[in-house]
Amino acid sequence: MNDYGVNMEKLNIKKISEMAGVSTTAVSFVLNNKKGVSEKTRKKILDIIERENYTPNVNSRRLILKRSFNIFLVLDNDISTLENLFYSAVINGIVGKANKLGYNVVLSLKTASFEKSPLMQAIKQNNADGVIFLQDIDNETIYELRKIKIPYVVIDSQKANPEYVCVKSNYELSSYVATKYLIDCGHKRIAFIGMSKIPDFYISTFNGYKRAISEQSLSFYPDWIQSDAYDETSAYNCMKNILNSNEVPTAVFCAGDIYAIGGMNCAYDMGYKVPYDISFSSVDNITASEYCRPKLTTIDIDKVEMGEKAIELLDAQINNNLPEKVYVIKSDKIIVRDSVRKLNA
Amino acid sequence: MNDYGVNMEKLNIKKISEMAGVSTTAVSFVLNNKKGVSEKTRKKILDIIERENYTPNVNSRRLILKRSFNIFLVLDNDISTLENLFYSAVINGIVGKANKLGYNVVLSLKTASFEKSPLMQAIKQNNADGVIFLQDIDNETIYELRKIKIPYVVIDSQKANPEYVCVKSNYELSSYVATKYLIDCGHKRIAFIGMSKIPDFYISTFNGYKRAISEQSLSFYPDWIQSDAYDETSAYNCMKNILNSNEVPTAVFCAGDIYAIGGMNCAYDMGYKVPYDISFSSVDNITASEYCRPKLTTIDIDKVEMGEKAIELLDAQINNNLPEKVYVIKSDKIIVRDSVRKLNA
DNA sequence: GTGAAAGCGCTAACAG
DNA sequence: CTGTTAGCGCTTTCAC
Repeated sequence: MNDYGVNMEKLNIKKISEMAGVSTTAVSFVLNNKKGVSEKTRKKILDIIERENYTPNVNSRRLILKRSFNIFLVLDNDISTLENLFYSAVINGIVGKANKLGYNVVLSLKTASFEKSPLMQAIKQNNADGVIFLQDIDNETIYELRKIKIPYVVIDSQKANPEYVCVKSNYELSSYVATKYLIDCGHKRIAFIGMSKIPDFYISTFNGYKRAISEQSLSFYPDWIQSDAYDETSAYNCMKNILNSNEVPTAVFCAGDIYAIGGMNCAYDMGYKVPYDISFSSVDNITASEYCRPKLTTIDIDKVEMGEKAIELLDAQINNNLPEKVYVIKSDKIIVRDSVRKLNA
Repeated sequence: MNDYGVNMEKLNIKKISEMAGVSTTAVSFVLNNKKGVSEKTRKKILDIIERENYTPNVNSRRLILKRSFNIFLVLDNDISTLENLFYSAVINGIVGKANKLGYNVVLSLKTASFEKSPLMQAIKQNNADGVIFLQDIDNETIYELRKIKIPYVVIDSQKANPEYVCVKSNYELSSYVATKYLIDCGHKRIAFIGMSKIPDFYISTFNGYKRAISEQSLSFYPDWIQSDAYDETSAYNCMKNILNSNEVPTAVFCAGDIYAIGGMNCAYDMGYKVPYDISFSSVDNITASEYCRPKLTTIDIDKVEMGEKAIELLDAQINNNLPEKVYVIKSDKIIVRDSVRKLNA
């Protein structure tokens, strides 16, 4: 009793084969693009499939093929990951590409115990062909994943030498370009706000900053290097430290847009005008970078590409092709907006 | 050749029944909590299931039950929906609750043609038990969904008289409370920024505003009622109109946080100090309302509850219980932050 | 090039 | 209360 097509009965491969006057094998071969069917028969079958608007039942395919066509996407349990505008865009890339390749992407929240998680359940039930993580995962998780031999890829890994397949952005380069832009605008006294919580991330962003600084033989005061940012509020405090130091810089490079937003808010609260008194550049180009005042000058990271590439790497693994281990997004495109003052103009 | 448990071979219901010395029926009954098994047998079977860490294969269940245990979550094709911090929190509620009830939630992007969409494919293949939409859907979609008799629920519907099962927030009430708060702080000249793109949303927010205003016999100038906001930039322009009018208000109520952010940015750019010169209150309490300066005083909407309730309503439909048609979130809790000046303090 | 038939792992009549 | 068995819709081996 459905109204899908002309028929009231649900179609299946048997009915299609009867309509075509062939065996189910022939229909199956056509469906799966296998050879062993004459061109004439193939055409006839294809026509009927088209006419009847028939789609094979995924669940029986899943059963016999022991494949789920599901990719699990693991989000951090706390709301923050999804709230992080950065990953929203990545997810769009993931879903678009996954669907194109015939996968469903199913959402999953990270739980305390990996073993008892819905994800683990799914894997055991052949209900996940692969999994995608946003951000690096801990050793216990890696261990479990290895044990059960499930393909996975990590997006936006910060590790210098990741032990898993992942797609990452070149934050050293981004940081270099963002800092260099400040220098090109005539700034010589440039502070740094970064996040040391993830050491490898800290190192690459700081190295990018340092490279630009030392290239021009500039220097910085210890108080200008702030490493305890991890959200807007903590970045705010970093900025406070900078502004309370003996030497106030004319510009600050921030390792993420959200830190720049925190920093600008602090400058604002302490009576500084941005960018007149102090300039900001950063890395990420999340939507919020256009909502703040002044609008942020930042490095764009192609988030959709990150998501799409991750699916490609995962698909390759699922199909037993060993993909490259680490795919690096270039990320050297600066989006010039209003947060940097040109001192040399 | 897997390492799941003690055995190298994959478990199935037959093996479990052999271990227990019973029939597969008994095991199946125990698995599905059906009666017809003696307490003793049940216990024995349960023990073995526990010991062997056995989980029944979902795909064969799906096949025979003609149920997918999948709920599709449809996101707007453009990046904006996921980027909208409001819905991020809703999604967390959805996934948590859905998993608790044994569903997977699979992500799906809205496509131009509903008929050819991955969602429609899934429905036809018995691969979706129900679907959840964020925001109202158009008549074509409603028509298609009705035709194929798939349960669905719409989250954050703005319609006054929705023709489908949905969960919505009481924006009239929220708007009233937010406006009333401005009045309680001594403001008498209060402007309004809203979005007329969705007429029913406009009406309820405007009505809430108007109710608070007229209760106190206050009045407003036509220029103070701006209805063309739909994002940060358009709200910015609305605010410009207000500030360029002959009479500048002391406060503005905005029908969404993002409009308040646009409005505050405009005030800032035009040399007004918020909240000293002009105050803002709004509705939504998205994360960004804490990142902007000053931090927004706004009405909290329980987004996680929205998501959870939607799943409950959907689950009820799937199980052939007719749920209430419209579930309304109350949303009258004001979060007082820094965007409103107390004139009477 | 084509068809018959044996499962994949489970549920649920039905018979005992 | 328990066991036997016929499918669910598909893929794929094997025989023709």
